[in-house]
Amino acid sequence: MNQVVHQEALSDTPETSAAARRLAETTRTRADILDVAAHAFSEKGLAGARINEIAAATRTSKRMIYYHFGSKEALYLATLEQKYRAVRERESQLALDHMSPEDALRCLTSVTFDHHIANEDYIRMVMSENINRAKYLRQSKDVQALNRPAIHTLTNIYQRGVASGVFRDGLDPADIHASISALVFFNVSNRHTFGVIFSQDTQSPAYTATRRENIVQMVLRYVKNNPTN
Amino acid sequence: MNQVVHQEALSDTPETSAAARRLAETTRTRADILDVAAHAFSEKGLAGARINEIAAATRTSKRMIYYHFGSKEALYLATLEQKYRAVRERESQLALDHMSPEDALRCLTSVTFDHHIANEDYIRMVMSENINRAKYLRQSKDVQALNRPAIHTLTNIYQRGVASGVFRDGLDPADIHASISALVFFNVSNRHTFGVIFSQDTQSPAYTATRRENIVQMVLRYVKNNPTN
DNA sequence: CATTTTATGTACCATTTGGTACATTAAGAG
DNA sequence: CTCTTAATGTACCAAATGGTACATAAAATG
Repeated sequence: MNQVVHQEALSDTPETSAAARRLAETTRTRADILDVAAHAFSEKGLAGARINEIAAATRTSKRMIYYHFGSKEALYLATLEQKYRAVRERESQLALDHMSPEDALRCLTSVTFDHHIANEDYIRMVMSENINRAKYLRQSKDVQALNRPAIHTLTNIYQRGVASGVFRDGLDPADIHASISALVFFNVSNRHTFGVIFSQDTQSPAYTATRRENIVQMVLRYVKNNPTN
Repeated sequence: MNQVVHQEALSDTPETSAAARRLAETTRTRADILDVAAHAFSEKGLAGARINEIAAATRTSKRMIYYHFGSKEALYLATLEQKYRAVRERESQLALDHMSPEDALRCLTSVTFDHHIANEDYIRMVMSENINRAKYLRQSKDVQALNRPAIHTLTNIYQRGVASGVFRDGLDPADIHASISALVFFNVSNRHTFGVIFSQDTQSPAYTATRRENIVQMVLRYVKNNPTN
């Protein structure tokens, strides 16, 4: 009795109260399911992934997946949103304001390139979602807001460059963004078919380094007023 | 009797003999299945497409799909090869030798851009195959040979351009090809997610025209010695 | 004509799949 | 301490799915 009371008193701090511990546990369970599911959906797509397999890879059960998420599609949507959020959050931690416009653009492109390589799961989910014609992404409410900073950052760099005369005027930052995205996304998304078709190891450090540099060059030459070789 | 003999005599020409007609019919059946399957796989991927649905959309039966192709995966592979073949064949019909290197590159990029837009099925199958990590494309024997002309054409244009001084030296045609592919492929493959994220109609004529011109510009400025605005 | 091969319809099957009914435990609320 | 609510285990299910066994018609072959 005494002991029990003592334990209760000890654990009754805000962080470790029974309620808090329970909530934390539930959150952990949901996060666990989301992680496993994200990987499964990224690996095989919505149709290819199996709820049974996802459940087996979780530390909880299929029953709990349906308890927490309701359906396979809802689970898929949840993973999709989570991936977008995670990727965009990490992206917005770049400090480019102190750089010259040219260096900033070079850095942004290069980092975005590496960032895509490091997030294959995300890329595969975007591919999968395009095969779905964005059916599920469309249901997400805050995905537009999540992506606004990306355009904003680029607009900032571009306008500074135009003002200082290194960048040519009249370009659309959204279009530059589209081109950068295309170049770096494709480099990861299509590396398998590309590798087979051209018998190249599209994941070797050598290929990657060359490709990165060429993409940076391409972007810079597109934007700069007087590109010199 | 007489009539029967007469008919046989009439139809016994090389083109319309019973055997030829039968072969033609079989070929037509296989082609029908391939077309329906290609569309289904392009629409939903290997895992998402349903053999029963494919069969229902055919003028023959599920039984015949297995008779002719053996399995769902084999059917998928057959459609994959067919799409690659069809697309590459149409691509190699471009006559660019009589153009100046700059015009040829402009034309090649622009036509490739339009060609991708016109072949969404193909694009979707390539995406699907990249989600499969090229598991099936890898099994195709002549897919490399099919794609060699693409690089060859570009190499030709590039070397002529370097020789005449309009293109800068030291670039890798394979890399230029990768960039062109990335820009035009992404424009179709990711238009759904891109459209949702940036609230744009990525299929409108206006957007398409702008995007085409910007991509052409980007490629030309990357390759040319002295790009002027 | 006899026989073998190609082509096809019908009906069926084992397995897998997403999803649930039911019971139960544990914890918070009053 | 009772009652409600959140969480979870077990066992199960109807439907769908890829695939096949069997019979057979039609045509090619000899």
